[in-house]
Amino acid sequence: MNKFLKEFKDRGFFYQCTSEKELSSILDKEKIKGYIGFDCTAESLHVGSLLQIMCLRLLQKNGHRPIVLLGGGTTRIGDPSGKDKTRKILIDDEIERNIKNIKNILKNFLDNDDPDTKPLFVNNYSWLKDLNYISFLRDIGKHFTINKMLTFDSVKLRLDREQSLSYMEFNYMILQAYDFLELNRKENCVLQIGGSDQWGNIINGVELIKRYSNNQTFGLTTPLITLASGTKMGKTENGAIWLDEKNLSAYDYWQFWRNIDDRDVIKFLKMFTEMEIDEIEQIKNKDINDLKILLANKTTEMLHGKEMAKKSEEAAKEAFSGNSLGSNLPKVNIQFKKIDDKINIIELVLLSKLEKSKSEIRRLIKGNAIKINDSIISDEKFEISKDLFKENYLKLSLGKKRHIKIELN
RNA sequence: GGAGGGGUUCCAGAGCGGUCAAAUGGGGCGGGCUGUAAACCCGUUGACUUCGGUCUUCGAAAGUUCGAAUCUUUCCCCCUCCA
Repeated sequence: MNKFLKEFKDRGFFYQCTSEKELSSILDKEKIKGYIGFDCTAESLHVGSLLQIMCLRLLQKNGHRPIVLLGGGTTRIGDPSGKDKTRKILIDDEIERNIKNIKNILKNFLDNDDPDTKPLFVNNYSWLKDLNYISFLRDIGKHFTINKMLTFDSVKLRLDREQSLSYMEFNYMILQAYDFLELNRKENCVLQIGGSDQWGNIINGVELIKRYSNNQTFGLTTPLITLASGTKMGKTENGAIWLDEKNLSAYDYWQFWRNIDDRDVIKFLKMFTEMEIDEIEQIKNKDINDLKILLANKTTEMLHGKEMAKKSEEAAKEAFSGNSLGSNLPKVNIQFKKIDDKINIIELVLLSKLEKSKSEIRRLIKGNAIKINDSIISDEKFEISKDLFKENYLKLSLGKKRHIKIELN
């Protein structure tokens, strides 16, 4: 089997493939271009997209060239796959801004220097925006049958669940198929990779290209990653695990990986780090907590760099192992004058931005969840005076996992 | 356009004139146990509070009533069937 494909499988990226044997032999013979499309509904990407990013990196590693398709056009339509409801329609400015951000995030993950493998960024709005309806229907639309389209999960699920599906969204799959055709024509792109929910959209593209120009192309899908606990990767209740510093600090990113379910650790080491498979196999019986730290370090390094990973690890050590102040903890500055002589505990937590509801803070106090310098605060009227700040610092903890350092200046 | 069914707190889903800030389940949060895991147990889950209460919520607006998520009217949205 082809080297790329083998590693793709060994790492657990593989779910489904069209004509695997042919793909394997083509990958052996030549360097190809493969593309992944990214939705631009949000201003950033979260870990839910990380597997796709790892696919792009794997392409690069094997000398192939990734094409990153930013769905500036299709985002204006909205992919019905896996969605219960029609998405809200974004305004153009928002989409443009999202595209810019997402592009930067992806650049951060990919090698942009090697001229043979550096990613090619395209925006499908550039070809979708000027499509002529009549000629599109005649050239492209004739290759699709409604009968078949109705059988695709993205459509079927909606109909079965008695949720409305607009004609606009119904066209999404055709547009995505057309994207592939366009990339095949212009860039000789022969492979599309996507999550398993994209399977229908992808084979539509493969088939369209076959009918339209008789070229053979390939589709490859990755499994939907669920956590062992059964929830979908990427979203937690206190927000998504974003892939940029602005939306999620390196420390919190590190914490996310540190807190992965035991059962997922080895799987994620294979998927989300670039450690050799053999190496992972060798260490897999080591202490589970050490492995989690390893996972957190490797993943954080890739996104935020070695230094930030190290700092996060140290901060975690300090936060969880005891009473040191934790010089690497996330820091919040508070103006000297805000705290005249003393400040109420609730006000302090409010200023820290860790919680924004006073009722919630009161509840936390009642539940013994709030600590100052590691001692529990049980009175909501507690006043913090300046002498609780040691060398201008004070450690504030909410529950077991949220710790910050408050600096007075 | 016609007939019917619906819109309830993060989600699902009860309530159908007062005892409703709204059952129950899920999720979240906090505590306990542990290993910053899982499982389990307990608490909590609109906002503000001088902890007595106060204020804002049941698609939107207006009305009936001492009193409305619950009744009436209009409007908006969704679903099913017919055209």
